[in-house]
Amino acid sequence: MGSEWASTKVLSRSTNFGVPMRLSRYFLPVLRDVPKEAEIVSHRLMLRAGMIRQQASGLYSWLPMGYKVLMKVQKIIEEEQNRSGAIELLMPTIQSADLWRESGRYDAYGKEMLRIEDRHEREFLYGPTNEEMITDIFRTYVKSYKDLPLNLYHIQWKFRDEVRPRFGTMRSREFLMKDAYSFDLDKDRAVAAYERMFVAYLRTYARMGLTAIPMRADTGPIGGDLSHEWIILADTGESQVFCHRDLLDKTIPGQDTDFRGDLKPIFNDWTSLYAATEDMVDHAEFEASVPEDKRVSARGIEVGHIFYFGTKYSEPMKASVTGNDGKETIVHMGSYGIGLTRVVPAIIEASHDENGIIWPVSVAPFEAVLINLKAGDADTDAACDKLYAELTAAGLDMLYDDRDQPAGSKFATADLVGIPYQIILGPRGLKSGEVEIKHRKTGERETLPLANAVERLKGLIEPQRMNDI
RNA sequence: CGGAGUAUAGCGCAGCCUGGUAGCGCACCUGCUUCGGGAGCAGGGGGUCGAGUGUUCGAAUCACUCUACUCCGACCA
Repeated sequence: MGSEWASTKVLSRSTNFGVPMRLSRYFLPVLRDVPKEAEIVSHRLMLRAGMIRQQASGLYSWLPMGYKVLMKVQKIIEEEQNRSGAIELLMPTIQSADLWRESGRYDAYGKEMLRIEDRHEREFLYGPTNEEMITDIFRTYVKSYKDLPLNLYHIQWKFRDEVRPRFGTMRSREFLMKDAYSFDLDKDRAVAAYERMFVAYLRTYARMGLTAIPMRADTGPIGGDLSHEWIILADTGESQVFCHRDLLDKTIPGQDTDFRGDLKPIFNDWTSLYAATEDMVDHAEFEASVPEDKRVSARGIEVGHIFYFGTKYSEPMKASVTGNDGKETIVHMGSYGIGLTRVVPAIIEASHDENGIIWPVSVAPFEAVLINLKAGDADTDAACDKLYAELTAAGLDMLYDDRDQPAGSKFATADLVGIPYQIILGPRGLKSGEVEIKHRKTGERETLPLANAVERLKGLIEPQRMNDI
């Protein structure tokens, strides 16, 4: 039973299980014209590359190409959350209003919360976040300090009725978020939990090909006194950020990091360099602590936010455990969010050119596309079919452009949707026994013997999967 | 929530001022020719012109009401 579920999950999340991904039979509605509503580059490219379709203001369908990227992002997040010791579960999208009355947020939250009634006129809401519900689960089952620390997370759709949704899925009303919640006996241990998540975040964004910088942040309505926003630099960012240049190329903690050990040195190392958003920046401090040639002032996009908020929810909701002294203690909590549906456009903002998206291999919808330059020609078809089978057998996540289209159209599609490598085979190359590999990122092309193509492509792609950084 | 706009085929647009057979490009279908950077020719299909009410012999076009969507600002993963 367990293995059955596990394999289902894998099937739906990444590989194609040998099923040929022929573009002629796939669902990839690319657009040549830019829909007029799309203002920023990631939104335009996501629409043009057939990744999303808007269904109403702030509500999007994820089409196959987009969904595949979203699931690859999800898989990386899950792997790094799990590595850090967090445990995945799944809570519903709809929550009872009563739960939110306990914390006092039912009245406090305002119109951003979508409130709904069922047929019995009971009050519900579409969850904008899950502190209340996870606290309810925790208090029901966890009674002893021996069960701490505990960090539970889920990846679920949220809804916040934003006044003004915009920028495609960057600021949508319905969005997919990973939210983790830590429970600890006291503040020191809660801070250690915060540091574990901090390191997990460093690794998570790096694996997605993003340089995300943790910046001290305002705790806002969630409350608490320790908080970082994770910001990637992009010209289209919504806020101005200020940081030390060395943060941009610091070494990421490796996979051998001991999450059961003391991570404070790593945390201190990263937070000792100045980094703050415009809401929090102290210009005098920025200039005093960062040498002039190391000062970065740029636009940034928030792709995550972590908080320590103490007993803000555990207190009113009575989430406590019995300590080894026999006394009941209110637990200290933190929450840790990553907006998956925002990360995807953020990656595009950070990585594109005038021809389209440039996906990092680790989140690319396909790692490479085989372009058959003369679909319908018997010899070329046979050679491409064979090569495609070999590439797939080598474990590469391949798309096969077998459409009967002019070459230029295929190149344009491949560039637009941003597949990292194009492997190009036509009658001309076939005659001389050669194929061409185009690197999407650099534009570089290399011609090599057909027989070497699989090994070469594997050699290019495998190190970039970032599975083992 | 304040301000400004837009709504005509899947997408991008013209037509509206001055009321009279609903058009163009891309996409789609058929055929032929092409095939290394978004092909060419020929033929074809697709529309309650956002909704409602009014004015008129006649409304995509004029008037009023409504709805949806977008942009700028304040707010947010």
